[in-house]
Amino acid sequence: MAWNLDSDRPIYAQILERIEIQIVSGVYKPGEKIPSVRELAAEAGVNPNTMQRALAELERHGLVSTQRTSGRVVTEDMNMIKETRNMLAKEQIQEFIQRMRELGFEKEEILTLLKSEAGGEKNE
Amino acid sequence: MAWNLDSDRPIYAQILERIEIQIVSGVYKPGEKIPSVRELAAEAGVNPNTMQRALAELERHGLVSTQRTSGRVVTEDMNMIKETRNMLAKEQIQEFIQRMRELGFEKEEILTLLKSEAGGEKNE
DNA sequence: ATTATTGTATTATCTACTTAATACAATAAT
DNA sequence: ATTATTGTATTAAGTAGATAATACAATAAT
Repeated sequence: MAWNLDSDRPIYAQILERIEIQIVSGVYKPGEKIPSVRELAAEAGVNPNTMQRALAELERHGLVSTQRTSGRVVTEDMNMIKETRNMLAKEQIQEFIQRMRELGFEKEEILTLLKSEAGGEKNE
Repeated sequence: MAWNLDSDRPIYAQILERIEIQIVSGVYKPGEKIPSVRELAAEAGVNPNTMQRALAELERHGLVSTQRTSGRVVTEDMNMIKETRNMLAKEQIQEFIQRMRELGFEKEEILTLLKSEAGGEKNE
């Protein structure tokens, strides 16, 4: 799977966000071990230091923990995972509405546009 | 009005986007003169070089043009303005749907969430 | 004619991010 | 016991963005 990293924002931040999404959407399950720093760095095509930074931050968020030499595992706190998912969704919704308002669109208009656009794309 | 610049993305890019939005949403009208580089830089609290870069890029997009010493004016091509607005809106919609899908939300769910969130905030 | 304002260019410095190349301690695997 | 893998730390170098301090040419305003 492509990592789709761009140069608009710091790479470590994009990686952090991506793995966070993979956890809350179930790609990495509660209690599951995630690949090593070196492995993920190779997969993403970034320097191990950059991946280490992203994972260390992710750990600060509480979604993963580390056992020194055995690697990192996803938290088993399913409630935290669920809450994180809801929080991320809420952020997306708020930001989307605000940006559309800045462009001069009203509530109903936004809903109408969404309805007509939501059916068009599947996976590309 | 606050410029709300953060350190997540390059400042010049945020400024570029902001002024673009101001043009397509009618804050700056077709043919209207926009403030000088130094003026805008002071207002935004950034270095004139940074503002110059943002405006030069904006000019590349075609939304403003410059007459050497009299300053910059917004294009009078209302069609271009309208099309830019639609393009920006479409981008927002596509990105929003994609991100919500990555979080594991389905079409109907997204619409439902939007409906319940869209009434909650006005201007804060 | 003089002055002020315009966009623009230049050079230097600072900071954050990224890569590179190692190294080390802890421990799981053998 | 030895080896390989783990997260982690360190030092150096490169790059992009932002600021600072000027400077200049063109022209609108006086």
